[in-house]
Amino acid sequence: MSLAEVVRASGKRLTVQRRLVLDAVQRARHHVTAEEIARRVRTKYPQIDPSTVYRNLEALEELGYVVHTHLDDRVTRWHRADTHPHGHLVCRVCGGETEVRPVTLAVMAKRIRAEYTFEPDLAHSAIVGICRQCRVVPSE
Amino acid sequence: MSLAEVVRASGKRLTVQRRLVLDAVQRARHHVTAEEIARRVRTKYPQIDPSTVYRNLEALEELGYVVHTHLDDRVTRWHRADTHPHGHLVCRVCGGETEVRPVTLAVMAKRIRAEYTFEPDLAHSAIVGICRQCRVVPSE
DNA sequence: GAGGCTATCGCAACGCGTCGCGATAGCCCG
DNA sequence: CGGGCTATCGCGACGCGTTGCGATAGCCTC
Repeated sequence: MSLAEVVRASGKRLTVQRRLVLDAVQRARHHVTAEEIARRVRTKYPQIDPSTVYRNLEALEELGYVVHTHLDDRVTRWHRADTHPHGHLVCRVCGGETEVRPVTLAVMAKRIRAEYTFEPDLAHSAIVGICRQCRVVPSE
Repeated sequence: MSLAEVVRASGKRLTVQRRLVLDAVQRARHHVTAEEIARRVRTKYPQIDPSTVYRNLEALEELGYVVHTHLDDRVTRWHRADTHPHGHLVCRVCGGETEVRPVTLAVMAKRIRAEYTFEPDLAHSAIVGICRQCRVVPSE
């Protein structure tokens, strides 16, 4: 099904703004913030309102085109849904980010599924903690 | 060391507001929001400002007295640091919460440690996903 | 107990994100 | 193609949380 068909089949509408928001997410290299998306869209459609961006991201997520994740405690980040799934380790000291291979997530997910009959989305939120470099406290 | 000693040893000060914020978190049954803490404090100290509550929660977390976690995507929740550590499963459909036993977290943490030399805090953010009840889509 | 240093306070403003509202514009049907 | 239904839009207001600033008050020293 084409984008137009998927959108209409869900009872939603394919507006100019919606098309531009999706386009901005798909063109982005990695996880982008809503503000970055808004800036991109504004180059072609200057009058777009931030709330419109948020509402469209939400709608596009419902339709399965985009996904949001939480890396640090602050800003929400968005990316296209058709990339390979992976998790994130974020160091609470230095802020460094490391990708977690899908295999690792799969093993962890299996355990949660077996023990709690719960299907986890381990890529949704980053796992915070302390990285190798920050682990040993340097003596002053 | 007493609270007063710990606070002063860190170069911080033990203000009335700080004492009341800590007291509110310690008296709370479970995970409470900053707003709930503010309301509690206000019964004894009506003029306290929300920003003072946030800054004190941050200071008390640095000192190891309180901890914050993220259950849903929205509000931050706080609890005393000396409770038994556990994780949370949150269903993205019904919002239901389930506790994750420390053993499960420990096994998952061990894997992350071994593979990435990263010390994860798996209790910091809830694991979102889909619970048993919401898993099967009812045929309409 | 008084004086001085400065952490902390209350306040105001801001940032990210959500929500309610009247106006606009997709989409469907004849 | 024109008319009607209503999803979506832009706008303004709000909520949670952070930040900068001048005033206040812990804490230390004498």
